[in-house]
Amino acid sequence: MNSVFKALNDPTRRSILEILKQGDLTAGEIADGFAMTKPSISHHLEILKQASLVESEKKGAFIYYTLNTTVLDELFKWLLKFNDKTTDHE
Amino acid sequence: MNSVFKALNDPTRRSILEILKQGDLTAGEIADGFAMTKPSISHHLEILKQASLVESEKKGAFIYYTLNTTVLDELFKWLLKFNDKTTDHE
DNA sequence: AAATCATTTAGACATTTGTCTAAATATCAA
DNA sequence: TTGATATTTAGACAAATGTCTAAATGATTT
Repeated sequence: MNSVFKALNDPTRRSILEILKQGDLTAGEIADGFAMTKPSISHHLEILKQASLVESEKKGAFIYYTLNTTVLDELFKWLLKFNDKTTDHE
Repeated sequence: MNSVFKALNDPTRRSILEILKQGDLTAGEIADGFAMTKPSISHHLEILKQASLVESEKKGAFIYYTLNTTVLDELFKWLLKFNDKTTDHE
C-alpha cells in the first residue's frame, strides 16, 4: 500500500495513469506526451510497475504498458473506511 | 490535489487520519500514539492541515485536531475515473 | 554485419522529505 | 510572578526523490 501512495505522489505518474486509461501504449508513445526525457519517463513507469499500477509486455522492440486497476480498488477500500456514513458518490 | 497525495504518502500521517476517525484529539494525545518526538508529529499535522485533511481548533493551551473528509471525497471522485466499469464496492 | 530504433540502466546532482534537538510562544497553576 | 505544561518554530542532517546526460541492451532493417 505504501508503494501505491508513493507512486501516486507525482503529477507525471498520475497523468500516465490517466493516459493509459484510454488504452495501452508503448513506452515511447507515453514519453511523447511529456516534456521530459525518455529515461525519466522510464523511471516513472518503473515506479508505477513496482506499485502494480501498470503492467508491461514486450512485443518485439516495443514495450506496451497497461493500466492495472486492481490496486486502485484497494485504495478505494482504504478510502471507504473514512466515508462509512454512506455518502452517495454517483 | 497535489498536497493531498503528498500528505497521504507517509504511514505516520495515514495513521493519524485513522486515529482521528475515532474522534478529535489534542496534538499531545496524537503524539502519544507514536514512537516519535512531538515536533515531528507537529510537522506531520501541519502537512495534513495544508492538504485540508485535518482542521485544528485551539482550546486554552490545547489544540484539538479534527478529521476533514471533504478532501477524501475528492480523492474518491478522482479514483472513480478509473473504475467506470461500475465495479461493485460494497 | 552494421546501422538504426526502442527502451532501460547507471551515475550525477539539486531539491524535497522525515526526523531530531534546542529554543520560542502561549496558557495554566501556585 | 514564577514555574510547569502544551505546542510550535528554527535549524541541522541523512536519506529519498526527480531529473538529466551518457552508455548499455536488445530488436529490426538494410
